[in-house]
Amino acid sequence: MSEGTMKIDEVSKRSGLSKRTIRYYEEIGIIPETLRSDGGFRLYTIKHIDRLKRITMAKDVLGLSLKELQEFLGLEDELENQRAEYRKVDDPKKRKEKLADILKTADKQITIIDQKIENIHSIKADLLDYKKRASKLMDEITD
Amino acid sequence: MSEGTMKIDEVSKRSGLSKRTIRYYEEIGIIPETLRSDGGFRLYTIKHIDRLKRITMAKDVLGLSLKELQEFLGLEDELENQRAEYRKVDDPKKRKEKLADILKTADKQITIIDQKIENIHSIKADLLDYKKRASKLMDEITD
DNA sequence: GAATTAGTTGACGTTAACGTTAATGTTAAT
DNA sequence: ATTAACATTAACGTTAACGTCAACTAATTC
Repeated sequence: MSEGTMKIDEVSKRSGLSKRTIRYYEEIGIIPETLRSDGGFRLYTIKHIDRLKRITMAKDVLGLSLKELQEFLGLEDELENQRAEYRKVDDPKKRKEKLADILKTADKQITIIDQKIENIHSIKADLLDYKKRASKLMDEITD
Repeated sequence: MSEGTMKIDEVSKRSGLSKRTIRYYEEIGIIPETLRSDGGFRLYTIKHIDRLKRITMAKDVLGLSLKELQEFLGLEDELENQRAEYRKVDDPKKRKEKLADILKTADKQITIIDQKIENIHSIKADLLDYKKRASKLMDEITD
């Protein structure tokens, strides 16, 4: 077994996702295909776990479908693609366009997130109000 | 038609939910059964629209299933139950218990929400980081 | 009062996001 | 070299949250 790699069972335990879910995410392209052992076992690194955790968090917090998550996660991948080796290959114009695109997408996402933050605070305000009202009602009892 | 009431089509338009969805929410108890016209048409008030909008927001922002939403919405209902007429009916001890329960539930929800707020900010931070990196890459091009 | 238009229930259809099982192959440990 | 423990694909099952008819009734408009 190569150094620093693990099989799906450990990834499952460490990420909190079921093995089925991990394979499913690969199947629909949310995580890239991994390396395989000679026998065909999927081999993962710590980076995979990291990604899975972030996926779970984003899904949970943003309430996104996996399809919507793709776009979100795509940003990360695109940025990765713009590194090192790629820098010299592509022509500057195309690269600039792509980066502008990344910026635009990021801005779009940030706008959506800001909206959600606003909404979530309004929901919290409601809860705090409930508490206040409940407290007041309690006080009235001991009259 | 009674004053200030509307039929499902208008509610659908004003809430942004489909008629099917509105009936479905009633079916599974997310909204209470409404008054009916003599012929059996559902009659809604502005309060229903308000509730539906808040349901949509909470669902959207918190990423809750409808079942999970029930508990959340239950708070509102319980509090409503603790008003006016009910105050004299129930005995103080029971009422106090119930109110304490409401407070406890509210606190629980607030904790969850705070956690989500934290996570969502961390996601936003990631996005801002992507932007920074993309900007930097762009600057490097015009060298 | 006839024809639209909008509402009702009932039931079956759909999609996403996995769970579960079966048949089969791989690794690790004895 | 066997076994036990874990992996793979394939395929069918499940659940939530609706969409979409169909058959029928009520309300509105001309």
